[in-house]
Amino acid sequence: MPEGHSVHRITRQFARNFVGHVVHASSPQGRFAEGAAVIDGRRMVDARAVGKQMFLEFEGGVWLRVHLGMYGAWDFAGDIRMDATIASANGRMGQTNQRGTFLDAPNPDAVVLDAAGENSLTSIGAPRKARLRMSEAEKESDAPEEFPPEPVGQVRVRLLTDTVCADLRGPTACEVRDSAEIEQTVAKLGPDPLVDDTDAAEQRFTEVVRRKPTPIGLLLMDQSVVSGIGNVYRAELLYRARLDPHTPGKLVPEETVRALWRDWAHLLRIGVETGQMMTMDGLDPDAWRAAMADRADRHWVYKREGLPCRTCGTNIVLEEMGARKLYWCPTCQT
DNA sequence: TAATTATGACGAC
DNA sequence: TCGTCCTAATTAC
Repeated sequence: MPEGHSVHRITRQFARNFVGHVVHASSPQGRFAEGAAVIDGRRMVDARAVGKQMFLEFEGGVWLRVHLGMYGAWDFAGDIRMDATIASANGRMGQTNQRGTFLDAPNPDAVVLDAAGENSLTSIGAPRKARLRMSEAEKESDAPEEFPPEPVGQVRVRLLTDTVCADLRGPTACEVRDSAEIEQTVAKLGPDPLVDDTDAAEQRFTEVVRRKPTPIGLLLMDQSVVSGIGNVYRAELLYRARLDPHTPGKLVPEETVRALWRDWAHLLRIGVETGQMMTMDGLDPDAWRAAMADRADRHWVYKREGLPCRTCGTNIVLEEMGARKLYWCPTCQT
């Protein structure tokens, strides 16, 4: 599923292609007919992401809250203004070969985010006729023949401008709310490093973690403690910190908690800028290229159960934590 | 054709 | 801790 980086990227896509435009909204599937009717005909005025939640604001104080859950996805079609990395990576990737994106993705060390973070509206060149699926990964394919395209599958919401179409399917949440309700939702969320890029946010995260007896492996997945981390980033962050996932939050040294926050901020920026969950930055270019070519070989521990730890050779362990699969190295992470 | 899987989250016990 | 909801792609048979 999409972790925080994907949601920020999707939000950027809306900022580039929808904000400022009058939107025609519908629910081809029918399950969001009422909500779509409220939005229909309004101009989108803002697109924001906090953690895994996305908020689209329309004129008149009408907001659409979307959470993609495990397998939600947005499909864009039409004349799409592309993100710089989509333009550089997918533009050459041909059809449905996901490996192409990996091979052409930019060097993470070269990534630069402007101060506005996700509000950077870097677009490369003119809009391009294409179809782009955005979920936990991104896949570009040829543009459909007609515009707007015939809805395929269970499309909960379709948002349409004169030139761009966005279809949402499989969300765990999709609802119309007013600004007060959106504020309440956001207030319940822990800090997101791209939204709250402050010492105060780091401090808040640190204090909350160091107050709780809960295992750090659960705290990192708790969206009220910190926003945007999912099962992949959890495993990788804990490994990068060489931290035992079972350690109670209150027993994790303060400096380690702060380092976790900063590392999350670091990985999230890379993820947003590249569209990849790159958790092994620091590799030399050849090694990185090789790792990106194989999905099962991209991470330190995630989905590597039974394989030797890249550092110490101990077999990576798989266990359940928080009803999710947790991968870790019992030797390195102590 | 069916079973399996997924990078979430919530509510009932 | 368990069941439930959301959907599509992949894998197994």
